[in-house]
Amino acid sequence: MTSVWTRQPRKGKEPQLSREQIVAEAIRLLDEDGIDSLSMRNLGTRLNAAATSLYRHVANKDELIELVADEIYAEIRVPGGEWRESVAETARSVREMILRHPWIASMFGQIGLSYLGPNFTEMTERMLGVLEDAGFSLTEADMAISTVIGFVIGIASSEAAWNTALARSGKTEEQWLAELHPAAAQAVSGHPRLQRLLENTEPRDKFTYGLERVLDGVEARLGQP
Amino acid sequence: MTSVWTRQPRKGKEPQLSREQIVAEAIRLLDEDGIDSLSMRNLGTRLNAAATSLYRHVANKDELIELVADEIYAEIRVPGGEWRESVAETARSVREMILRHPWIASMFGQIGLSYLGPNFTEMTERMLGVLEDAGFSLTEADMAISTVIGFVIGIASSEAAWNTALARSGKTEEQWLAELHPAAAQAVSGHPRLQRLLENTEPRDKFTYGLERVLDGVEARLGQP
DNA sequence: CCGGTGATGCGAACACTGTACGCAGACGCG
DNA sequence: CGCGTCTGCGTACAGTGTTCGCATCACCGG
Repeated sequence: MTSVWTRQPRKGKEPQLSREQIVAEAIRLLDEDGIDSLSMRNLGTRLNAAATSLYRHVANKDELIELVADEIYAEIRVPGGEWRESVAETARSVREMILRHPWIASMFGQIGLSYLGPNFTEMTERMLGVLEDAGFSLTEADMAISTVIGFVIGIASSEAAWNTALARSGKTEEQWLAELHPAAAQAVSGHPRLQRLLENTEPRDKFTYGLERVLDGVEARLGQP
Repeated sequence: MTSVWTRQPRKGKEPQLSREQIVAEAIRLLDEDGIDSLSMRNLGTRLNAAATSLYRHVANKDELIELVADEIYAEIRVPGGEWRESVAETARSVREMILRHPWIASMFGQIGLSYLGPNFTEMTERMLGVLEDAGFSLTEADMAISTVIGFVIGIASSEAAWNTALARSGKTEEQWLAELHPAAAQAVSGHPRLQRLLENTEPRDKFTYGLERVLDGVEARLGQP
């Protein structure tokens, strides 16, 4: 089959294939080319391998996605110290992670939060510690974390989706907004408040505003049973 | 080509094809068989049509998805009246919508909130009204809505993802949990707080807990500028 | 009534996708 | 040396979104 000439040039050449390497390259591919470009053949090519070779290290594409997700969860930092600042910093960190890897937004609906991955469990454990030290019961700490993280995921996914659409369009944000303006204007016609909102161009940082509200709400529970 | 016999049996037969009909059938297909089963050929079959016929009424699959999303946004109810109860009811309504159509969770990352669809704009306009009447400025009302809706989307997507995985497994929840238990136990080993949490089986309603916290945080802003 | 026009459905085709299978070569151990 | 296990890969299959050109229809002006 394969000619004798093209035989075994790949001896110690490169690191061959390993699960870690595959996951790392998948993340690079996702960051550079977006989620639609993640195919086994594509990924294989970048690793100088055939698509089917990947299956020796990864059960299937879904498993690869779970691995990829947990891998980027490692970027989340949970500082210690005073609880409110610690949780706020974690929240910012999660948001930044999502904006750095916007394709993760498309995966939340499939994998939820991939509760069993080591990096995610590690993060949760640390946050639980911070809140318990602050005086929350364990179950309340758990619910508080879900509240904050739920908020962050919801908001940041929205931002990420916008960024992805923008990037795919290939235009600058101003250009893109300008082109969308007629459609937007027509969409809000008959909705006076949305109309006012569309015209009002003062910057609004929904994330930090919302985060403060959520933390206020959680903080109010501190005295209670 | 086509034999003379199979000619024109489709005169007044059925409503032919229309955009509304396609969208409605797509939702039915998604609810019954899940997001992986949504293919143009599949959808066409259910409408007694060929896959390619759908393209006369819908530009492409992405557009179909946007239409489908906005269509189910119509299920969200925004009651009037006292602001806090109104917003809470809207939040519950959004959550129920997501749990009724769990596949929508997989779409948020792609389409964001599909800001331009008529049903979504309608819902936003009404919520803005409720909050403005309560004394919030327009821009603050906007940010408050994003906070609440962001939270709901984040939490409910997580729930939806779990439900989808459960449904796909075809087992009962107890059975599924039992099978997962070894893996879960191993995942939390070395994490004492998660371990305690895993053993503690008292029911926790993260959604209503979190919703109250978020609303508390928003409410605290009412006196301020 | 006739001819033309625009809308609609569809079969075939193309470039891709995830993945099952079986073979070929490399490596470690007796 | 021989053997078994591991790893990469070529092939193949069923399925995907979408384009294109053709056939058919409803309608409308002359």
